[in-house]
Amino acid sequence: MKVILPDGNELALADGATGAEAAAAIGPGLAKAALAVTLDGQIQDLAAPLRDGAAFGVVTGKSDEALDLIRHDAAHVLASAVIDLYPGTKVSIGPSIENGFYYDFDFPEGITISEDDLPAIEDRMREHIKAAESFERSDIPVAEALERFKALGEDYKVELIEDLIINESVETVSLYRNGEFTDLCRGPHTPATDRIKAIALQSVAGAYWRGDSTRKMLTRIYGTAFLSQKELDAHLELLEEARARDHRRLGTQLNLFRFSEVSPGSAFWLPRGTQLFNSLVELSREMGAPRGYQEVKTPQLYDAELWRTSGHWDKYRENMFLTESEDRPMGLKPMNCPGHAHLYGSQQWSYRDLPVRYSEPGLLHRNEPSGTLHGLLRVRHFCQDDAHIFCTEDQIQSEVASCLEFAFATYRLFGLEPSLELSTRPDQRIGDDATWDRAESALREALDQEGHPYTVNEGDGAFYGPKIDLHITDSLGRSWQLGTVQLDYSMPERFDLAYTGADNAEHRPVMIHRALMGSYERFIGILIEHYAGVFPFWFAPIQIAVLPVADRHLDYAKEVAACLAESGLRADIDERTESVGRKIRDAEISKAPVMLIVGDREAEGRSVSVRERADGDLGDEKLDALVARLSAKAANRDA
RNA sequence: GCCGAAGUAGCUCAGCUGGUCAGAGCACCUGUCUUGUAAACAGGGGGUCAGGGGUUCGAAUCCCCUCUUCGGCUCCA
Repeated sequence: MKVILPDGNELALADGATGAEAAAAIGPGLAKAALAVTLDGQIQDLAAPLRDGAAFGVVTGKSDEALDLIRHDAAHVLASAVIDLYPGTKVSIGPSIENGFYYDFDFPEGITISEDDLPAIEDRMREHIKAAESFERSDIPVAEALERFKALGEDYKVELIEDLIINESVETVSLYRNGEFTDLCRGPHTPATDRIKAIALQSVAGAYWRGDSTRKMLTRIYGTAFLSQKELDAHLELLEEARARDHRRLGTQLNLFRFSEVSPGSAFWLPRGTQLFNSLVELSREMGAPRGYQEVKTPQLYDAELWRTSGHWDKYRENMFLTESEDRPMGLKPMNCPGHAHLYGSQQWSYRDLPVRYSEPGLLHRNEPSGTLHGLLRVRHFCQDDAHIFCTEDQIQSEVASCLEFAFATYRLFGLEPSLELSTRPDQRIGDDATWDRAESALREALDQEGHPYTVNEGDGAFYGPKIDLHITDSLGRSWQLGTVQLDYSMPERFDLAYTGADNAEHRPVMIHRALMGSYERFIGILIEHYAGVFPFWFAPIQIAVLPVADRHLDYAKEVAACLAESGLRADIDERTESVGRKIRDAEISKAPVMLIVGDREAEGRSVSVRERADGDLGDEKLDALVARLSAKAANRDA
């Protein structure tokens, strides 16, 4: 038989030859470096037989697949070590994931694992790695596998096999053994545990079996593995750096906001944070006006009747803050749409008026479960850059397209590159298929028109309509939804919204729900991490630090600051009697983009000595010229 | 909400197995210095050790409850 090498040449082999033999036939160095092979693009074990005529490749430490492979190996090694140290532990699943791997265990009654136990587990893993246990695959009939895992009391594996039988009609399953430990596993694996060159266990967490909160909570151990200690160290260092840009840490350091036990999940915005917040609200207004948005203001508190109409009373009450007044049950709004729908419905509309675009920086309260709160990224009180567009079905596509244009124009200002997701009709939904067809294709066409790549989440849409979400990752790579554009056929129905058409008949408008930044809180949290606290000039809460050389220069410093303020620039004077070096250092730490040192020379010549955070000492500049230059810089948000 | 961990001065943290354990650095205040591109020097004030209960001769330290936070899971209409 023969296989086709990546360079197109053929390699002749004995019938039934394995990947390992093929690699050896190419060269001893390659045979040694080989971790697995690819056959027609599919990765498989070195020990597995090859197929005649297939495209063949060798996976080595340099291949993209290598980390995935050894991390999956490492998950098995973790399970081996855990079973050694905690006999009676049941295993479930342990995949490789982005940046590492995990394994979910059900520890015996009375045993709890904490991060203090990880070093001992790691040590044990290293013994398994050092022992260079080979991964041996065996394919056995499902009946035999079931019997085997039942005998071992491995209930989770039994359930997995049963599901494989039901869902995929499998007749055999594959097992992998390393040392004493045998796991149900699809593979592939490297030849032996010593291919893992560096490991680190990172954290312990709870995770529901099969991600189902009604089922048992297992103990998940997270770790990572690399092909060299050096790469592992570099990765861990990167994580450390990422933690330094955590918005919660920077928010405190830069005096942007605080959190307090007196109002969990709600930020207390300090003046500098409020400045950021207001800048964004202003940005939304400035960009919204020419795009036809009209700002409205709606109440915080509504009679339960409104929530019954909107459907929130039935579906969302658990997450609402409720109260009552004179025996009327009331609820704080968790979203703006019912208010906007009500406002639309309180007026008379002609088709000539549509689309109507109501925007509102709406304050919302959602009683999120305590365990889900996360700095500014998941809060109980927040403000959305919200808007609702009431339009005809014909207008959907162009409205959605302009929402996307608006979103990308906004994101571009900050250098953010969101990933887009289109979520389509769920099983539980309202409306007929023809309507969903039109709605989904309107969204698709809008996406295509803007030319952005997107992924499709089949069945992940809201029950009332499909949606487009914009996601951004935080400093640690966790994905957060910022913007959303949702089509809503339900709310207009529930609120009995209408407009009069050209045919003089009543028609139902479609509602587009859109928030582009998502919430100002979350957006600021992401921006802090994106910039590591070093905001662009136009956005920085304090744009200019004025640093008088000595006390006698205070008057001139104030004059300078007044000139800047008059042009709408945000300057702060360091009035302390400290050395210039000290004032510069503190201004650097506060991340002020521009520093102006003023002393005798400057006061004399009505100039300033300019130092920019990014570029250092730039020398002398006349005050008038500086004000003009910086005003232009602030006005130009792209800079 | 669930699993695990943590909560000590404004911030970052040290206080191991209960007995000068209420500490350090930064910040703050006062004084001296009047400073020229990343930290002047000296002194000082500040904590019901998250809150509540318990064990003990004695608790920041051990136990229980509550709250909050952190890492995940579920959830995010």
